Amino acid sequence: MSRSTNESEDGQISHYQSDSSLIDENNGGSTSGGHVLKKGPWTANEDEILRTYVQQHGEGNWNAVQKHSGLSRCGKSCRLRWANHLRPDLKKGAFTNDEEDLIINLHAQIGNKWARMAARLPGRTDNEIKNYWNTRVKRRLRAGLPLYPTDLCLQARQENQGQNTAGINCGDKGQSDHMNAKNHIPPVIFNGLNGNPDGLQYFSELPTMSMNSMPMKGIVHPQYYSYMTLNRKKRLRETSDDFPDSSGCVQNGYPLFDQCENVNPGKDANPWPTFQEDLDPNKILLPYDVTQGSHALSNGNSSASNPIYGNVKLELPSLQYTETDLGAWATSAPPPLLDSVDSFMQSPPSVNVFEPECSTPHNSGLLEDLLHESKNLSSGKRHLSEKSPNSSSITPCDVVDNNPLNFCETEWEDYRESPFCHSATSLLNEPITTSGSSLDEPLPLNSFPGNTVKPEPFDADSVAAKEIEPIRQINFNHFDRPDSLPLSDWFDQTTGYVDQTLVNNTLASVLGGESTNDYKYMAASTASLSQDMMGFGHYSWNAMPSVCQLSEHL
DNA sequence: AAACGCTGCAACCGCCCTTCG
DNA sequence: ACGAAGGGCGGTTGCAGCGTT
Repeated sequence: MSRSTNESEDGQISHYQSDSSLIDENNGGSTSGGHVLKKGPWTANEDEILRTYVQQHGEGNWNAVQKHSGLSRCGKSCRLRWANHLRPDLKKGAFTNDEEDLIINLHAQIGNKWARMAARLPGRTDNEIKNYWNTRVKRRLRAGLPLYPTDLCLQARQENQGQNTAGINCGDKGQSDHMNAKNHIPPVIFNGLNGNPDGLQYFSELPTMSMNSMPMKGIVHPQYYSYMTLNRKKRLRETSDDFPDSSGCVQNGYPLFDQCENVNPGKDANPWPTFQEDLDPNKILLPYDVTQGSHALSNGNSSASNPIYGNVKLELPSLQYTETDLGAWATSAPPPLLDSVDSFMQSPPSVNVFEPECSTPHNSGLLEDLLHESKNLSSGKRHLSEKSPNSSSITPCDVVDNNPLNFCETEWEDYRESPFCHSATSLLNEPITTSGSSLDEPLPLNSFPGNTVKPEPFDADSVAAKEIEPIRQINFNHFDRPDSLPLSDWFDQTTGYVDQTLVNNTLASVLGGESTNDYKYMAASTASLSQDMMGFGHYSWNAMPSVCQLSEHL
């Protein structure tokens, strides 16, 4: 960043600085004991006063600064100024690759604990890290890339297996010296919220409209948590523990890697909390404010007909909306909600989280990996395109069978080296067709809002260990079915949930009459279904095909 | 070349929580 | 128990740089 700052190391010349007065009437300010406390940018003079004061009196007792130094700033402002700008040990400049990696790792471990991250990054402030992360989130969401490198996911998994915990500890054990046994990343999964009200934190982060009109069950991937938290009068606070307890529920919005595991079936007859009964009024969010957002993120790429809601300043990725619009939904009477939610969540987390990028030589977190991953994605699309030049007419059954155009199987072969990393989710990143616009294509089943699909227990660990070899992958394309139902019919009008029977029947249909009981379909697939049924995953973000990977039922 | 819009970033603000006296 | 101070974090704002028109 070449932008000049008002704490430029030597000159202390602020581009905000307008004069030497300590009180800028234009900046407004509060009063303290009849004293007008200045707000706004700090001037070089103020910095110098504060610096001198700290040198003489040390840090702390910030409210005394005003008394002793005449600085017309509140104590907190002084503290922040010192901590974020004036501290002599602050490191300036861009984050190094190591720092970026560390941030990613740390965020994977502890979520939005900026201060704790800063403690691990000497010379860096929490605010700096937060800004970096938010920028990263913004970039990667825009690019349709996962926030976390898949290698991190795999690493976490490996370590996780060794620890016999459901949580995740994404490498860098040395970083975890402060983390005791409870400090494991929650094994969050879509139904990992089983019966634990804490899990509802995520739900509570969701827009009111969504909660009111749509069943949302373990959908919001904490990967996006920091970015999709909503404006609210009363921010939810974390529970006392930094990490969830062994119940495996989400707390604190920690990132989830193990979406495919810890399905944790049977823990509760109905582990999927219902919003109707679980909503905490205190947690209900204000409806999104369309006008919010400081930056004009709703640029031309955004669907003008789909306002940006709330603070979720997501941009539609270039690979979306460029060729089609949400009119695709018109073919199936989309729930009105979706129009509102699509801006909320553009990318199906489960997809992204497992997006293959293991080959990324180095994930710097930003531009380089964006380029790299975009390249991978595009190459993957080309790969697919070459294989199925006319796949738009392929029916699900076509795909199921040993059709040469069955990209699923082919892709599976390609990624066989890492079944977990490249299982359903990797495929989900590949377009099901080659039209170049997923939204041109019939919407996949797993793009529908709602979620009651409760997959069979899926042992992702086993799959990861190749104990289960997925034997089938099917496209699960609702619209290709002659008896396709209106979108609304996928929902049980009573419960508002997706009709599990329909899902299974469709699956069975695709399987040609085979019993779905013969298979486990991967949780990831269902997870995607879940997410998209929430409306957050967006319909075809990332040109996501509907793929169910089937493995032999154990 | 100028205008415009978008993006990234730095920095501040406000709310809330925790700690401490 | 209460209030003040400190601290954490999400949200917001404003500017510079850059690309596009």
